[in-house]
Amino acid sequence: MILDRSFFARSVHEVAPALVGCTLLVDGVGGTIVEVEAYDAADPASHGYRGQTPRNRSMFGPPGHAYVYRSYGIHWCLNLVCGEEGTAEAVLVRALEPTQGLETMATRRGLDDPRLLCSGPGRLCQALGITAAHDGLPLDAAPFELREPAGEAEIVRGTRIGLTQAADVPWRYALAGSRFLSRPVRS
DNA sequence: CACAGGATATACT
DNA sequence: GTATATCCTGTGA
Repeated sequence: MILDRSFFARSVHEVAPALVGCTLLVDGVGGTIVEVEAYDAADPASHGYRGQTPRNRSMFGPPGHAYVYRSYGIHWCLNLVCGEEGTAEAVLVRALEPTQGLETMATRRGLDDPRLLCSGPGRLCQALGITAAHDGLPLDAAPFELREPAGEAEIVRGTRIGLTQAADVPWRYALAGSRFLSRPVRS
């Protein structure tokens, strides 16, 4: 089942756990989502918290689209816009278990250890070739491909990574027991 | 484990 | 204008 806009047109706190276990591909390269974080409009750690800027414009656009931003001046990070248009809710995709296009990802990343290909938001963008060119693109059309998992995924909740604001809310969701997380889950 | 690397935004002078 | 913080990663101690 392909995830369409209606999947994302609800609270980010429903969408985030539902995304764990889904398959994410860009031009046929990618894998299973094993780690995400939720950000909503009332969240001081969210880019949308202080209103719209040129950088976070697509976070305020319609759900079911990508919001790609540059982090620490170096890395790209991929977010999936949720909620209703203008609510500025999004899921940060933090880690994948690589399953398709391993060779392409290894070339882009300059290494071939599968555990280091997509275990972190900046890493997975480099492995999938995600850049500002993907900002604002719909997730239900090429080059993106997003599919629901075959079975039920067992999910663990924890606190988010790298924050000083709202560091205590458990809005990080991960696939239980996955070896491909960016960091162990802390609750 | 420490720290450089350096875009974007905000909060000051 | 300058300073500080940030949804991070690679490298070298």
